[in-house]
Amino acid sequence: MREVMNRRQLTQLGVPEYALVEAVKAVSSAATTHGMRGADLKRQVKQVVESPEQFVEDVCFGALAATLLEDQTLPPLQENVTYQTWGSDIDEGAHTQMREACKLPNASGAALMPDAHVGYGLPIGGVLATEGVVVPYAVGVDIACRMKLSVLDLPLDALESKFDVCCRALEKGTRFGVGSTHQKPQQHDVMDENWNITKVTRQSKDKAWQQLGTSGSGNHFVEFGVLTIREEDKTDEKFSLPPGEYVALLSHSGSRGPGAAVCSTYSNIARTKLPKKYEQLKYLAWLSLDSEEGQEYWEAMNLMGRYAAANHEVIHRLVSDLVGGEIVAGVENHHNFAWKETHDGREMIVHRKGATPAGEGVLGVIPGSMGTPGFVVRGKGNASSLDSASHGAGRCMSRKKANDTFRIQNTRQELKSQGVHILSAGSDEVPGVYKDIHEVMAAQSDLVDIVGQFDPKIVKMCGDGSRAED
DNA sequence: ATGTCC
Repeated sequence: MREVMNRRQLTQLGVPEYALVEAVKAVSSAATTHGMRGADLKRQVKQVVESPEQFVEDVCFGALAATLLEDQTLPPLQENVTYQTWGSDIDEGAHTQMREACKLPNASGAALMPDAHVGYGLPIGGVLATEGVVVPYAVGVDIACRMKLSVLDLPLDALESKFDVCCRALEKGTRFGVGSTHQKPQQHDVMDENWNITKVTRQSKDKAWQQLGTSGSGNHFVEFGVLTIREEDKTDEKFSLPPGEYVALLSHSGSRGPGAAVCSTYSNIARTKLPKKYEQLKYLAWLSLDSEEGQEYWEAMNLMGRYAAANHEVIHRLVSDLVGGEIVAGVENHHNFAWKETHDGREMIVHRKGATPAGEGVLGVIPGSMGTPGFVVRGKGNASSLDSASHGAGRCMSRKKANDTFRIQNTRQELKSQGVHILSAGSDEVPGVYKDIHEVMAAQSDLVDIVGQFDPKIVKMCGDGSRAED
């Protein structure tokens, strides 16, 4: 059936986008019921938009009036929140997503890191501060995805003299792949916590136990490498190693299946509750921290934070035991998480989705790639970045294009001559798919100081296909 | 990134 009035005409009459569906129904109904057409119909629509309270009982325009009334009381999209960007070569899609995020009614600040690229809702490398609400997709699917570096008491030549032991430790100490589990469930205090705080965490507890100490897929890894502290690096009292070279273990993993379940559960709830007025922000749907669902998400997110930390702890315990080394120093941080912080004297929820906390004196780890260095960093507390830095080099090639362009077998040969041994990895994770980490670090020299450099030597990642290993 | 799968 031909529309009595199209969306463009209705928009010209002042109907907001979120009410267009109801408006189309209303004019169609008025045309059918009252034979209303042309100028009369336009005048009627204008009146409903101007004074919806007078039309709540109207047979044809009641639903439109109710939609307008319900959403009139809600705060408007914001136009005044802006964000600073670090680095260059950031795709326009990430900027588009960031501009949309700044429109959130409760947004209070934002920043874009130099490794930014398009994500779901908020870009990876996006920082978003809000007041009173939490945005599940501004935390991300892999809640509490994080880095952990441990310095071991092994002599530097152990990576060569005990090469086979090191390889075996990485192969046996963790598991890779979607759905991967440890054959023998591992122990950690986090499993004694109360997982009944929400339905989804209660239902995920068994899976969490099976996946404790696993690494998943994608860009996750566990690797041995050499940590170099140079004379000119900034020393830090919390990480006070004398200049020199050390054997270190670096891992990148998160909250695995349970975190993904928490994210999907609460982002779906948030989206269902989102008023039509904010339809354009559906992938950034939020939950009030005063609501039951918001509090549940907050509690579940924090449990996933402790679970992800435990996951790394188990990996490091198993791998260091297998290689026969003691952990003598370490650094770790979440880079997909939300924190309650005070900025400009106001309490805010700061979401960092692929961004490293970089408050003044805060230590963190920013990895490069399997063939390029990562860095132990110390935050400078730059207020315009909301105390944040990048969480890596940032992809510069999509996974699909990377899989069409590179073969991990070729990269393995190339890296071997550079002294890097790849046990397994996906073709979409080779160094060429990432930006130059040195340029990315240079672009954020006002956000972090470099405390040490980590050069990968033996790398274990999920192989092509991302299926769980046997 | 994940697997509670459409």
